Amino acid sequence: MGQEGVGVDLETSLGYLLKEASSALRAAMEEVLRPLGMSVTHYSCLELLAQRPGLSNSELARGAFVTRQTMNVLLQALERDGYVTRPEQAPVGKALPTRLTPSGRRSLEKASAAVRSVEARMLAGLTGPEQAEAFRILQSMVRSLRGS
Amino acid sequence: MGQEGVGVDLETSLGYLLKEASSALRAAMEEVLRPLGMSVTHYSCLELLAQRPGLSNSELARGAFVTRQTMNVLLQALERDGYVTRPEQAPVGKALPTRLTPSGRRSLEKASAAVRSVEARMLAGLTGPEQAEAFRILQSMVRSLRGS
DNA sequence: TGACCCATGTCAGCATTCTGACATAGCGTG
DNA sequence: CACGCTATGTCAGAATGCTGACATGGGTCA
Repeated sequence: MGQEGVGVDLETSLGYLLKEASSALRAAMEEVLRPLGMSVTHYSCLELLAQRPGLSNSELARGAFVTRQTMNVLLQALERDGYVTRPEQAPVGKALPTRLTPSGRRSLEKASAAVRSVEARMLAGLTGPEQAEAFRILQSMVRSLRGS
Repeated sequence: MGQEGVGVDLETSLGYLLKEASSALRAAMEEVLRPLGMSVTHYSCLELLAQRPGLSNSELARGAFVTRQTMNVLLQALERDGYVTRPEQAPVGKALPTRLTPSGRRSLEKASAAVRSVEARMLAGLTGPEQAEAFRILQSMVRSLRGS
């Protein structure tokens, strides 16, 4: 199982570990959201709208890290099911500001609590300063990756 | 844009930031792998095989964070294209140990260099101790999420 | 004003990944 | 030995997300 000195070395690669952590988080979220009949992307969209009402389809897509085509499909389903509303006509440009309906807000509440408990579990073994350090480091990684 | 005190608060959520970082890393990897005609999963599989020759389909799936069905589809394509080989019959049980062909090893070399450069860029703004701390923290997160 | 560029919403088709299901091999336990 | 339990490989179908393409709205600049 030795290292021939030329590979990326998965055992010590921060990139691999980052993917592993993200994958574990996603799996844990799916596990608690499934009983609520909600997917991660589904939840992400509602959470974004709760915190930033009036976001457009494209803005939601960027916030949930999917393409605007993918988010559009999701939004049409959410609109059909009565969780969100969009005006018929754009108040300015083509962007349609989206808002949660009371039903959507209600549906989000349970999901949000479930996701918060997952995040709490993830951070259980870490001190406050460690969490702050992690935040700073992850932000640096994002900035470096986007920069170029 | 205020916080009503009940949400997850995307601006300060480590979970959200983790997804953001992972998404940025994946995008950066796709960008450098695309010119080589290789996807991230594709690369992950070859890299795993380079470092741990003889891994089975299921083991590769776990290492690349996909289902064994997904990995099976990929392996069949890689085998058809001559990048990997699997014995006709399992030496023990049903597990088929997979190995890189010279062609697969050659194909991996460029990709591995490209991915290493992406990882280096990601870590550019971080000191050695910071990277070590990040490693420790991410491992703790994975352990906590898997534990329950 | 008109040409150009960029962002947006949306449709269609394709790729990737997942869930469900089945058969089989090894392993432990009664 | 016979029975369960688990892990594995594999096929089929469904869900999910992406790329490509097009039309439209708004801003910039000559």
